[in-house]
Amino acid sequence: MKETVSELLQSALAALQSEGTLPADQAFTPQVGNTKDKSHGDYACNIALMAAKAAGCPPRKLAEALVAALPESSAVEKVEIAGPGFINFFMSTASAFGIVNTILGEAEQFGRNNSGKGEKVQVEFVSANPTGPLHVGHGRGAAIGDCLCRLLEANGYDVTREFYYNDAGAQINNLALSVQSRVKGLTPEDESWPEDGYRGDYIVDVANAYMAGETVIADDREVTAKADPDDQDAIRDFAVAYLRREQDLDLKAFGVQFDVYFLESSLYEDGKVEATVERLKANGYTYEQDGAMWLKTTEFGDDKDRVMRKKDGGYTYFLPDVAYHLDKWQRGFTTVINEQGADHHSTVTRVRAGLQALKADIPQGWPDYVLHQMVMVTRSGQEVKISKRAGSYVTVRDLIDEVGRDATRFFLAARRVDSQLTFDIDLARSQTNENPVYYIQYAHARICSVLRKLAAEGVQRGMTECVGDLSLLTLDEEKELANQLAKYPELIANSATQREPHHLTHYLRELAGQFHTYYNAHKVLIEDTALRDARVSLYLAVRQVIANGLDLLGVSAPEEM
RNA sequence: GCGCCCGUAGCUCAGCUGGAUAGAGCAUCCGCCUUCUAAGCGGAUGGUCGCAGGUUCGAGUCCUGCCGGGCGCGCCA
Repeated sequence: MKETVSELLQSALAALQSEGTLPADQAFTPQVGNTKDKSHGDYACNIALMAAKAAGCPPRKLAEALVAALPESSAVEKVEIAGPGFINFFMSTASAFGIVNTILGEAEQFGRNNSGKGEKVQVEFVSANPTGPLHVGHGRGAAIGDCLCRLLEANGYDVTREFYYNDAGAQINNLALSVQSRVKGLTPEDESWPEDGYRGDYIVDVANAYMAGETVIADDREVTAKADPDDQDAIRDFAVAYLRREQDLDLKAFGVQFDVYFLESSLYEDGKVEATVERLKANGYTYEQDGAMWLKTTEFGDDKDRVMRKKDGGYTYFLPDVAYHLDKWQRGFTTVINEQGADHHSTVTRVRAGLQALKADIPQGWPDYVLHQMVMVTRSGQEVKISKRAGSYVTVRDLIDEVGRDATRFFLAARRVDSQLTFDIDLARSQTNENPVYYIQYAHARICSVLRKLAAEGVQRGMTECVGDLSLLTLDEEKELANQLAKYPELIANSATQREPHHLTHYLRELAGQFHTYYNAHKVLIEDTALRDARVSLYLAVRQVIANGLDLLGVSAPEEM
């Protein structure tokens, strides 16, 4: 519909160019926008304002010329010029409802497109080290990352969900030590408790399971405990598997499934870290100073050079990170999106700089990053600090158990990634009746209920069956609903392109609101069966779009509530 | 001190890439179930878009400088 208007305008612009009103050597692309006020019609275009200068005449005058040059179209009822020179398009009622037929015809495919053409895209998200249960920040990352994946898939991309973690190194040694201390009966209050040891109770669970000789199976590993209190390697292997499994279970409960688990340690084993070092050296971007090896990241926009090999011979985290991203590139992912907490934002410049120093023909801005701001958790009006190291933090599991998966996912994906999120546990817990997700789900359930009612009256309607004469739909509410439905495909495209899943939640809230208004104002199961059938078709189209949208959010669409 | 992000109704947040009179939800107040789900609907109240300049036909949106908040500035990851 919007495309129709855009095409009409383009031909009008071309006409004005050929007759000399507009310079022929400039390109004019009309931006067709949705209107906020229906007195402004269905679509509006500001091209006359934009091009007035080039035309050398007042915007309104240019608008008049454009309108005069518009080709005839049955879809357009009337065109008005308003304000400083906006061109407002009022679409014919009949054309507005074509979308209902389209939606029911395409069903769960409606809104999807193939603009990605099967291009491989990798989204890396969550990427938590197995040192404890997932916290709320990981939850936000999981909700945003997975929704982004679903959006990209809806746009025809071939998406790989990847989880990167480390099963070696300082954090993991600390984990092993902590578990071992618990095995030996120590508590964090004891003097011999390891400095910076993990104090959380989950360490006790790991210790008990280890001593009980349990076998744990995670998505990417399986370990049977040796139950030997002195075998630190065995404790480490077991603890990693145990916590990985716990994270897997949490993610599964959250509705997130990864395709690839990538181990930082594998980069060492496969020689990829060493190869990266050699390549950086060969390219002349390294130097020795103070017993360490540095990388000249300042040559690629960083504000200071970074140590890549420490005095003790070990590498800093960022070197395997560069090796890891080279590996991603070599796996053929021309688009990679890293979804991370904004507390890691300093790595962005660094990793990109490292990749440029490799001279591997990797584009400068590669990879993409989506950084979500911090999640602040409050309980009883007090801030609960999110920190693994503190040993006390709110987990994803807590939220799922307390407010449910649907509400948690919706809530964590509903805000712009740039803005901080206050997750009030008390509010969230008491939110079961006022959470926006229920409002949307309720609209879906209501439509299903109407269908059941209809079936009880002996009228069977398929969920995607377009029956009835849509031209009988003449109410303002009906036309507005149809217009809202028609915006859905564009929303799916834009949300993916801009990597902004939160638009989806707002769209669905709006659609559900319009539906509830319509539902309350006008009965659908009426004696006039022709009108009834047409209205049910509109209902079904609304249901379909809500179902499709909720699916992209990873939220269920219940048939009754 | 430097870098990134944020500042919009009492609270939580949108604002479609610069458009028309700045919008929702919660909260508060007033109404609506003789039957399709009241987890709903209608109405009212509520604004110096942090402040000050600038850019232009037009700024919540872009630029500069302040103020306030968060995060990061490690040979930790």
